[in-house]
Amino acid sequence: MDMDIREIARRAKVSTATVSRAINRIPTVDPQLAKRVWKVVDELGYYPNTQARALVSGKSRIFGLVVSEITNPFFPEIVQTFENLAVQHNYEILLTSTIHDPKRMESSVRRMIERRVDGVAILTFGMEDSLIEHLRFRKVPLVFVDVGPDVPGVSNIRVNYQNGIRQAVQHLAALRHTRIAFVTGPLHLKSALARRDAFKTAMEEIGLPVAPEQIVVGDHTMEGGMRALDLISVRDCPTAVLCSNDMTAIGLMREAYDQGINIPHDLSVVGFDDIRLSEFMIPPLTTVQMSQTELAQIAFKALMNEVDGESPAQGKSEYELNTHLVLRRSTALAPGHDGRLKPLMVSGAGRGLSSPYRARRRKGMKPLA
Amino acid sequence: MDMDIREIARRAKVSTATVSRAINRIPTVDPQLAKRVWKVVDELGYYPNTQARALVSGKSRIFGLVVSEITNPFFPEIVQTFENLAVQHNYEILLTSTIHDPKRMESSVRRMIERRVDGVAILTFGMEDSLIEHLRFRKVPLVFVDVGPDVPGVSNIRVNYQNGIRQAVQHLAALRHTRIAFVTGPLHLKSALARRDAFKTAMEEIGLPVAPEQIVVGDHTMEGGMRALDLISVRDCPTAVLCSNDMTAIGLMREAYDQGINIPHDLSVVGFDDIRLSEFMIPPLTTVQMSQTELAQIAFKALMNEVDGESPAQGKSEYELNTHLVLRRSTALAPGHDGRLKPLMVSGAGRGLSSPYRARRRKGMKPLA
DNA sequence: ATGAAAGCGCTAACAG
DNA sequence: CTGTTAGCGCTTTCAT
Repeated sequence: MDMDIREIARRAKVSTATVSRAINRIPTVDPQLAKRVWKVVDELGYYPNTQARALVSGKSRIFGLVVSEITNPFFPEIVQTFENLAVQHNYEILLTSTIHDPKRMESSVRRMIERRVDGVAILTFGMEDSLIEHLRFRKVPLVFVDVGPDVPGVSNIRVNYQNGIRQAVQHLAALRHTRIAFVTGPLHLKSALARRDAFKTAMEEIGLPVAPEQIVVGDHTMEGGMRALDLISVRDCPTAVLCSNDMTAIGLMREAYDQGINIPHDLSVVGFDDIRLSEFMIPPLTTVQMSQTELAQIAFKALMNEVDGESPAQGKSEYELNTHLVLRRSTALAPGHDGRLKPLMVSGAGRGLSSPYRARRRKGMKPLA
Repeated sequence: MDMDIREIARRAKVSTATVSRAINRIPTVDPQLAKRVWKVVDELGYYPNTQARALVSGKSRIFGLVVSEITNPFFPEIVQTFENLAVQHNYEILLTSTIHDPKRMESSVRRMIERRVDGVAILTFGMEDSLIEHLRFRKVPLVFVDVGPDVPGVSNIRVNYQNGIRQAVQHLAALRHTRIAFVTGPLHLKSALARRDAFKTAMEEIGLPVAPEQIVVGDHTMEGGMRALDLISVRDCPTAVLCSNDMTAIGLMREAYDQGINIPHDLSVVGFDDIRLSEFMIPPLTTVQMSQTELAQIAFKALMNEVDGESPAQGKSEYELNTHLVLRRSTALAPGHDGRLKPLMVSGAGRGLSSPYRARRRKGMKPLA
C-alpha cells in the first residue's frame, strides 16, 4: 500500500540513493535518471515519509507555537500569519493553547520535545519558568514576547507599550477628558503590568494625577469588561476609560449598552490590541494597535535566524514591536464640551437603572463637566 | 546531548527492549526493573522520540484538521475543542487553513500525507475533489461536514439547517414581519446553498412567498454584510433580514449603524452560527446556533472510531448536527406593530443619507407597516 | 520475564 | 555520477 523509496528505485531501475537525490533535487544527478525517477514518483503518487526523514536528519521541520487561547481573537491572526510563513519555508507548526492551565503548559512542552520541534515561539503572556527550562536544557531555540531571559538561543520581542498608550491618553486629554479610568488585565501578567504602568506614566507626563480608584483590575475577558464598568463608575464617574485589551473594551461597551450609557457621548472608550473585530463594533472601537501579523512575522523570523545560523548567538536576538493609536469612533469630547444642549436619547434596552451615568440623565442633569 | 533508549538501557543495566517495555507500561515487566528504568528516565529527562516511534509503529498519532480560515471566528472554538480531545487521547493535530486557495488546499493535503496523518477532519465547506482522492487513495480515514461521499472510511456530519432556520423564520413572522430578506453565503458552497434553501422552504411553509429580490448574494464576510444592507434596501425595504452567517450579520449591523438605521426597531436581524462574539454585539445578535464544540466533538469521535476499529466500515458513519434559534435582542416587532408612536432617535453617526430607512425617518413618515 | 537482533523509510558517507 | 551500506531511535518478534 504505502510506497517507499525502494519500490521507486526498483521501478526506475536505479538505487535508492539516486531516488533520494533526485527527490531532493541534488544537482549532481543525471537529468535522464532524475526524469525516470520523477515519472515513477508521479505515477505511483509517492510521498516521502517525513518521519523517516526527520529521524535521519535530526530536523523535524516543526516549529512549536504556544498561545494562551486560540479562542481569544488576538491569536487567530497570529496563527494564520505564522502558518503562512511556515508553509512557505516548508515547516509544520505544532500549535498548543495553554488555556492558562499549568497542566496544559506542561503537556504542551512535553509534546513539543517528543516531536523534537526545531524551535518554539512562546506568544503567550506568562508561562511557568520550570517548563521553559526543559526546552532550554535541550537547546531548543526559543522566542518570547516581553518576558524572555537575555541568553543565547532565545530571542525576545520587546513591545513598546508606552508609545501607543501615550497617544491614547493624549488623545483623550485633547478631548477635554480629565477623569480617565484604566481597566487592567490579570496582574500576574507582565504584559498587563506594563500596560498599566504605561498608562500611569502617560498620565503623569501631562500632569494628570491618577488616583488608585481610577485603576480597576480586569482579566482581559469580555465578562471582565462588563464587570469593570460598574467598578469604574462607583467613585467619581470618569468620562473616559482605557482598557488593557479590546476584549475588555468590548465587554464594557456591551454593558454600557445594557445600562443605557451612550458610548462615546457619555463615556469614551479606548481599547488595546486592535483585533480585527474592533473595527466592526458599534461604535467602531478606537484602540491602540499592536500588530498581530507583525508580531507573528518577527517571531517566525527570529526562529529561522536561530535555526539557520549554525553558529550560536550570531545574529541579534532583540526585536522591537511598536504600538500606536488608531482612531475610530468610540471617543468623543468629554460631556459638557461636546456642543450638545442636552443628553441625547440613547438606543438600547436600558435595563440597568443603577448607573450614575444613567441617573444623571434621568434627572435631566447636565452631563458632568 | 539527546538521550536515547540505549543510553537509558546502559545506565539502568537492562536491555533496550526492557526500557521500551517499561516506558510503554507493558505489564509483564518486572516492577523492580521498571522502577530502575523510570528512575534513570526521570534523572536524565529523557523523552521518547516520536518520529522513531511513528516510523516503526506505522502510526503517527497525528490528525489533520482542515479549516477554511482560522481567522474566521467560527473556527477557533472548533480548533480548541478538537485540540482538547486530541491531547486527551495523545494525538497531535496538524492544522491547516485553506484560505480558499486551491494551492493551499493542495499543499495542505500533501503535508498531511507526508506526515502520515492517521485521519483528517475536513471542516471547511468546500474542497477540491481531486485532493480528497489523494487521501482516499491512501485509505486515510476522513470526516466531512455536509459534503462527504457515502463510502467506507469516510464519516459524514449532516447538519440539519432546516430546524434552526424554520425557528428563525417563524420567530420573525410572529413578530409580524412579512418582508424578510435573506443574505446568502458564497453560492458555490453547499452549506450556503443549504441555508438559502432552508430559508425558502421555511417561508413557503407558512405561506410567505419569497421574491428573487429578497435574496441577495453575500460572501460570509463582514464586508459582504455591509454591502448587503444596501442591496436589500434597494427594492421594497424588508423589515427583517436573515443572514447566512453571523459575520454577515455583524457587518450588516455595522453598516446599519453608519446609516442611522436602528436595529432592531427599524430592521430586525438574525444571524447563523452563533459565534461567541454574537452575544456581545450591540445589540446582542439573535442567531441560529450550530454548536461549534459539538461539531468538533463529533468530528473527533468519528475519526477515533475509524482508527480504533480495525475492521473497516464497522460503526455507523453518519452523524447529525442539529441547529436551533437562540433569542437575543436584534429582533423586534415589525415597525408599525411595535407600539411606539414615532420613530426613536437613534444613536450612531448617521453618515449615510441614502438609505430608504433613513429617508423615511427624515421625512417624519411613519414606519413601514 | 528478559535480551538479541531485525527492521520501519530514509539520508549520507564512502566506494567505485 | 551512481550504488552500497551503515545507521537515525525505537518496537517487536524470536529465542532464552
